[in-house]
Amino acid sequence: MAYWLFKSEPFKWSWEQQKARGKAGEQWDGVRNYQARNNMRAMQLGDLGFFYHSNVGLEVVGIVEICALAHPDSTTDDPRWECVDIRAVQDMPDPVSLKDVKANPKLENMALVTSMRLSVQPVSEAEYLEVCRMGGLDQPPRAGG
DNA sequence: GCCAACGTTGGC
DNA sequence: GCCAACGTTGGC
Repeated sequence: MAYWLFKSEPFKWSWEQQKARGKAGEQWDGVRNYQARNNMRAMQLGDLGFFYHSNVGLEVVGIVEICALAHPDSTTDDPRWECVDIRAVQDMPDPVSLKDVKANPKLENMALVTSMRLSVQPVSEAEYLEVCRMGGLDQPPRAGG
């Protein structure tokens, strides 16, 4: 079981829209980067991830769960590109900003800081727990239930 | 809106 | 297989 982070520009696909899809979830389509795709291929059902608003907001706003393994991306005919489905699990009570992440020495190696442009990133368990703590989640959901 | 970082493409 | 040109991402 593992943890991840998904970036989305809120004017393209926001946390509110993601939550509106409920348990059915939504495919995380449109990724055209090999590293991001490879991360999605490595995801398992029940893995959790952060939902991050890039460009506007610049904060972790919620937690999502992987609800479908990597499958062809329906927005392209190019067989190279795949995507998983994710569904909203819960809000971050206190959204954690990029600034806060950068200011926390425990998170200095987080991909959000070191691989700024990667849109689908791995998150270590320690990083996951620390960001949840900063976001006001004392009892964060754990991957795999 | 700017521009740095960085991934991809294509000529050689 | 190198590397310059180009396109995109995303913080500022």
